[in-house]
Amino acid sequence: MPELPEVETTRRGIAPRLEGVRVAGVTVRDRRLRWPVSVGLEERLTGRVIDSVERRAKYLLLRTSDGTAIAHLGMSGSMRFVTPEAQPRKHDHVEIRMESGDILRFNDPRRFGCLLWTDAEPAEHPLLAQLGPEPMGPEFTGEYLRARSRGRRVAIKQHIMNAAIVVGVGNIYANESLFRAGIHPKRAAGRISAQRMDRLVAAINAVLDESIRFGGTTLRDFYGGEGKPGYFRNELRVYDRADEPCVRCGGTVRHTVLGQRSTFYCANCQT
DNA sequence: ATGCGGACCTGTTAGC
DNA sequence: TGCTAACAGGTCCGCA
Repeated sequence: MPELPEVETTRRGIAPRLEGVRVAGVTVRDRRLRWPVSVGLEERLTGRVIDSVERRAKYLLLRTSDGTAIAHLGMSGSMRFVTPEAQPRKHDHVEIRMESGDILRFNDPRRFGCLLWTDAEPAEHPLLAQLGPEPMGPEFTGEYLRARSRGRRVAIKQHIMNAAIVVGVGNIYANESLFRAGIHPKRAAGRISAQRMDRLVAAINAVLDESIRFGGTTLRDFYGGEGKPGYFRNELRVYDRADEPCVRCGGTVRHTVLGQRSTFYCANCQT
């Protein structure tokens, strides 16, 4: 499910009911996520006020005065508020109960997500320490991307999906951004002009920004913290549109596989 | 240093 | 209708 817009949608959905509220209790029903849920996380979180709910890359950070819970939704994770009488559903691995009465459940069928505790500044956590800049932040410019691409023969699509280069660009939005920028997904990263890199950075920003405003992309099972699906799916121009006409030139959208990921593009518009 | 393939999981869908 | 295989929004790790 979640790429950056979906994680941001989740953050915005859950933050208002968590921030400034004390945790009444935490239940871990299944610790087996991508990494086991941190031992002692329940005790560390319980009784603490969640000062802020932040996002770094696709990680959600629940900050308290004594440490931070780091969550990742992986491929199929979601966080939703439930009513007290709602029985835990299949794959509801963790439940966080607030003193306000709100109950947040973390559900993740494929268990590629994680929920970890760190006493230190989360930016220093091994999972976050090596991450590149935020795609919608000031550091991510065409000039930056061009500098990081110099001499690289890797396909541009894989390059922008590399979290060491820039975070938060997943498969859907990599496809969409390259279409908007008119760049072929297989083009070598080091063989793209400065001008086109500017276009690409602008396209990534536009696509992510638009998707956040639409509440993310629901392909099948994404729902934000408020339980609503994302409507950006209707705005997708190439993703999952193999053999359909290109919205720009009327040609046929192609499908291929690149780095084991589904890739969609228009061979006429993208060079 | 870079680049590739495999690994971790379950659920849904396409195809026979 | 039922079984099986392929595929899915992420990303870490080990090896060449």
